[in-house]
Amino acid sequence: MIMAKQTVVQIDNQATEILTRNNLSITGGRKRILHLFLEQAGALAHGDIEKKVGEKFDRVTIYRTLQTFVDKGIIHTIPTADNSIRYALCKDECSGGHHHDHHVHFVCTVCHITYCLDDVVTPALKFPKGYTSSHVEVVAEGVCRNCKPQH
Amino acid sequence: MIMAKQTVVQIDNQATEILTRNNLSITGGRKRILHLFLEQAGALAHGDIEKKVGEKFDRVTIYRTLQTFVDKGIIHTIPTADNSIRYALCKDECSGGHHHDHHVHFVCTVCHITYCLDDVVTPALKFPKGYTSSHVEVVAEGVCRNCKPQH
DNA sequence: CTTATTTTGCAACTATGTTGCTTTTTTAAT
DNA sequence: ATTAAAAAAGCAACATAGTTGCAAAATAAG
Ligand SMILES: [Mn+2]
Ligand SMILES: [Mn+2]
Ligand SMILES: [Zn+2]
Ligand SMILES: [Zn+2]
Repeated sequence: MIMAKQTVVQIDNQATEILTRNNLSITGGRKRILHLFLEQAGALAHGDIEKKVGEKFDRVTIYRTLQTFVDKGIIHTIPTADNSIRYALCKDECSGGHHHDHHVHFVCTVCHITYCLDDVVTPALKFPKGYTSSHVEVVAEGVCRNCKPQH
Repeated sequence: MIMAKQTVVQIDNQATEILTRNNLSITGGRKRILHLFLEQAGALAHGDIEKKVGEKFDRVTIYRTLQTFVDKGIIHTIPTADNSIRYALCKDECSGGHHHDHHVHFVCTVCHITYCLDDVVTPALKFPKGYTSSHVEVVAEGVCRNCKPQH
């Protein structure tokens, strides 16, 4: 499925639509941060966002915006081995803090981009007697499609 | 397999033996921190260790000791959703920074203990074309054996 | 346009982690 | 046991990450 690159106006409309749908006030900061997620493929860390919009918006605003988006189910967090939380857009099915993110995440060791592998489903696991699991996170590390060495 | 609770002397000998085997100088701090891992089941965060031995040893020493242990393959790190690295003892097969920790980790949402489920093996995954994975981390969340509600 | 509500910025603070350098401890050789 | 070399620990200073309270500004609703 090849998707045409969206125009700036389309992305802006999409950002506004997401905010409206989630009953959030439409503000410059929220739209700007949503743009970042809509414009590119990988996940973003707080630091990435701060580097890009930090002069325009306060650190605290970025933290609060990300938390709001997580609460609303607009984005989800991805735990990584290097102990820095990444955030990525949720698919439409997510709602109100209750995410249905049963997909695997992939961190490229070359370009350091974190991908949502939406088609790789979190496998079912058999736990020892007495352990009841409510959620499983899978994070794979390796080399991504773009960084794969050419033969 | 029921294991008898070890005496303090036995734990101390074990700590010394681990340090010797890994060509590490035997120091009070390293033995003390190893004791903490040997004495109890779950994983430890830097903060946990600092609370227990922080008055006796400097924060920096704890950081450096943990890093040394990771480098030597004595302990391994466990990524968690709350963005705080936990450390747990490696099984004997691990060596020199090259861990063979293909087991699943379990974080209890009640007691917040992190367990190494040594018998639950990391499942094999089929990745999309172009992605090559070198390592997969699985962290499950739920209620542990001890916190399971009694019927 | 006006008012109530929400969001933002700012300051201050806590927590976490790192680095350079000096002193102390440990190890190994005499 | 002494001693010299090597390693570890402590200290200070710094960097990054994240939180909270409150006042000012922006947004939404009427
Ligand atoms: Mn994802
Ligand atoms: Mn483990
Ligand atoms: Zn890559
Ligand atoms: Zn528990």
